Amino acid sequence: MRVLIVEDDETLADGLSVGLRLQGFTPELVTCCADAREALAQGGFSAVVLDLMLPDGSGLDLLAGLRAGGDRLPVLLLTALDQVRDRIGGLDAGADDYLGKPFDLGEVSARLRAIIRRAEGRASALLEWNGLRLDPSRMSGEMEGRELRFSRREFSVLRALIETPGVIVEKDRLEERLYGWQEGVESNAVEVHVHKLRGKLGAGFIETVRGVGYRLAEPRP
Amino acid sequence: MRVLIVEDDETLADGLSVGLRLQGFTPELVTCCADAREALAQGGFSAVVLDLMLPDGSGLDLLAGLRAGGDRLPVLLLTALDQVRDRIGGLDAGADDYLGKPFDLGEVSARLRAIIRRAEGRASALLEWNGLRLDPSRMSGEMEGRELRFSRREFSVLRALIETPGVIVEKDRLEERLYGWQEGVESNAVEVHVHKLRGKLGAGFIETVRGVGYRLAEPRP
DNA sequence: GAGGCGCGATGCGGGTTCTGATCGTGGAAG
DNA sequence: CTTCCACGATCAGAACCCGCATCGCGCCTC
Repeated sequence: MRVLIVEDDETLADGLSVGLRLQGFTPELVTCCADAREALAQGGFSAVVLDLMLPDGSGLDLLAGLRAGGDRLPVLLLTALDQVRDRIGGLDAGADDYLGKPFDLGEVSARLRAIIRRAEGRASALLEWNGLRLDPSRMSGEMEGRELRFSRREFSVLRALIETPGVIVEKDRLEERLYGWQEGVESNAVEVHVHKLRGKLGAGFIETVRGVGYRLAEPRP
Repeated sequence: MRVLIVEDDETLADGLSVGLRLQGFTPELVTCCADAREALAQGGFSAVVLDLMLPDGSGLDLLAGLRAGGDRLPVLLLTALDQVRDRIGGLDAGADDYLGKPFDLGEVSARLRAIIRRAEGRASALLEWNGLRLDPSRMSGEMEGRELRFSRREFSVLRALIETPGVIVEKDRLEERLYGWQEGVESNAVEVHVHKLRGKLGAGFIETVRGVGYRLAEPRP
């Protein structure tokens, strides 16, 4: 997940960058509004971590410009200014969030995930592969005219697989998806869910790659 | 999009102003009816956010005057909680929607967008799904010819669901809707309201998605 | 003071998920 | 080709969590 970090304090920027990378994000770093605009214009980001105080202007202006242009990209604001936080506090937009310095890295990534998830719910893009269509906002799927229902865990696994169809997803990564990269399970829970999914999707839809993980099968020509 | 905010509480006005700017609006701020009339006379606004209690009169009078003059400008009414009941009749005086304090900024901008779209003729004023029609300005609904009345909380929940029919709304989200941005208290209030709603709408209208939230059921063919 | 509403608490019921055991299988080594 | 081992598949039960239906209390409105 690519995340744009807009932060001019070098120490902070480095910390954020390393921290977010450890959490599975792919951070990209810019240090001023101008560079940020340029990067955003290229697209491909899932979210922005934005400092308020920047050398060439306020992050608020950057954000306002973004919104005025109709861009709904999730934005996490970093602010050292308590009064600003107070002014805005509690009135923050549903899609965005604010964090006052100093902050803890765990919280940054947690909130990032939260706002990204929300934004995805808004977009409600259909995921599709090999005759299966998934609707994340409904946690349901459709295959050959039949509607498929999934439990939360089942859906998480399937979604992780269908986001990169055909690509192998390591079992560890799937576990992360389910349990949030903090505590793993000590059992074959993932396998169980895969098994249930196979029951619903038919054998052969999910392939096993021994010793590595799972992937969705390529369509039969 | 220029929006006129008529609000005398400074904290609130600031918050609104900053928040709406973040959402891509161009807010303008006045603190009393007189200034509001002056600003409106100049035109160029897409909507008005209007507080009821103002130093030099009620926002209702302002609104009435506006409508009497034939102005159809979309108006979003802000009301303190305890005023809702008293003043709700005034919504028939021409407000397009209302919002009780405390409110969440995301909701303010969402509703602003909605009433602006509506004014441009691109959306209907009524929320409708599967035989149920909701009238936000009356907090009432209609189903199979019967009129349904809802309490404020019930209506909030139902409205949140019907705004994205068929889509799962997380319970956290529903709680946010009920309590504003505050930390959700430990309670099953949402469940209770859903229960009451089911009593009025019939079982099966609202579906439970275990571990996630609720959604309105798809119409049965 | 009656009634409606909102909130919190409770116990029950049932789905979901985890766990551990066992069985099946692929693949490399011999 | 056979054997063996490690990993995955399958299964059933247990544990857990969640949601449901109530109830009572407090508050506000009538």
